[in-house]
Order: sequence, then structure tokens, then C-alpha cells
Amino acid sequence: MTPDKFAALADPTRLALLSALATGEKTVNELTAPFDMSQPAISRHLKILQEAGLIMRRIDGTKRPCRLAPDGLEQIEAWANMMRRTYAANYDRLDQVLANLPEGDAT
Amino acid sequence: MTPDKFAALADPTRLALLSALATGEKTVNELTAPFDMSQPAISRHLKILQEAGLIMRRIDGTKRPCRLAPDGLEQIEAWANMMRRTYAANYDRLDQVLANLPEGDAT
DNA sequence: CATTTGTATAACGAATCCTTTATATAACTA
DNA sequence: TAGTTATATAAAGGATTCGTTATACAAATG
Repeated sequence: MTPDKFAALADPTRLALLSALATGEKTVNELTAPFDMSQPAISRHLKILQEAGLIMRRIDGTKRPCRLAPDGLEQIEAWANMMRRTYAANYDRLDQVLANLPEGDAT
Repeated sequence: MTPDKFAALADPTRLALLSALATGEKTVNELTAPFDMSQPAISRHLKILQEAGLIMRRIDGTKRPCRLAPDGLEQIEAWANMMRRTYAANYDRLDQVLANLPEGDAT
């Protein structure tokens, strides 16, 4: 897993753009409208999302409709799942040991 | 989903720290060793991971062993899965429409 | 053909992030 | 109790990121 995919999701505007795209395919102008931010700023965010493999675009005349890229999302899902499974495999026994320790948790 | 969790994963060192923790619980010094980076830098990264809910720490004398926080990983997994499902629900029909369009895809 | 529309790129300043060194603190150890 | 070990915090610099305005360009429109 490359950090670039997570970096693309690390910005609130980009996360909101993805949510907007979950509803359906949208052009750059349609995506810009609700954001109270300039169109070039949105275009830049979309470029970052595309380079991270999280959205795709097609050409429709002068428009560039954007859609979610399910492969990118699936990679993230698979990574988190793998980490959880590895954690579980390594910690299941340790969990019980720690649960009986008198040590307090650290914040 | 808060962007902070993704921001915590957006740094290569922090992503590697998480992978190191998948193997098992480790202290700050143990985590610092392989990274060719100062201990304060690692401590700062660990703080960011903890504040994002991706790791937990306990107190063992002067040591602060770190472990993965499965809840944080599960939230990410659930988010990606929800986005994919929403995508599928909204795009399944559109996919077929687009597949038959003469337009080329845009990169 | 001239104009407008949709989007991208460039330049630049402000804010944030990452790292280092220096130092502080708390708990072992002798 | 003095020294050492494990970790955290602070200050400061350079690099990166995010936003804006100005502008370019290609396609639609009249």
C-alpha cells in the first residue's frame, strides 16, 4: 500500500468530493458548486484523486465527468482488512495476558 | 470518516510503523531501530498514529509498548466498503451505458 | 469566425508538516 | 542517591501543501 492513496484522502475537501461522487458521476463544475472554493482548486484536488487511483474521468465534449474508481477503494479496504487479520493472528493470545496485567493503560 | 485518520497513514514512515506493529507489540526504541531516523521523530509519528486511533499504548515501567488499534483499522475498512457499495448501487446501470459510448476514456 | 463555456496550468504567498538537535522527565540500577 | 535508560517536549529550519488570481486552450454556440 502506497501512502499516496492515503494522502489523497487526507484532505477534507477531497474526502467530500469522493462522497459527492458516490451519489453519481459529476462534472468539474458540478463538483465545484457546493464547495465555496475556486474551480482551479477543485481541479487540483481532482487531479490528486485521479493520480491516487481513486477516481476516473472520461471525455464528453468540453466536460470531464468524474466517477469513483472502485479498484482504488478496494485496495484500501483490503489493506485495512489484512492489517486487522495480521493483528488478530499475532495478538489474540497476548490480549488475554494484557487483560490480566495490573498495569494501567496509557491515556 | 475524518481525514485525520487518513492523514496519519499518508506518511511512509508511519505506514511502515504500522506494518512493524502488525508483527507484534513493540517499544519506541524497538520501533526506532530500523528506521534511520531520530527517536524524537518516531515519537512524534507515534503520537499522530495514537491521536488518529490507529495505535494504543500501555505503560511498562519506563517503556511505552505500542500495539495496533483494530477499531481504527475497522473504521477505515468500513468506510471503503461503504463507498464501494454506494458506487455499485449508483453506477451498475451507468456502467453499461458508458461501455457502449464511442467516447474514449480520459487517461 | 467571434464569443462563450468548461477545464487546466502557472505563479505565488500562507500555512502546515517533517526532521533535527537540545533538553526535560520519570523509572530503573548500582 | 547518582547515573543511566526510555521516552517526551521544545525550538527552528526546510520542504510540502493548499488556496488564490491570472491566464491558456479546446469545444460548443451563435
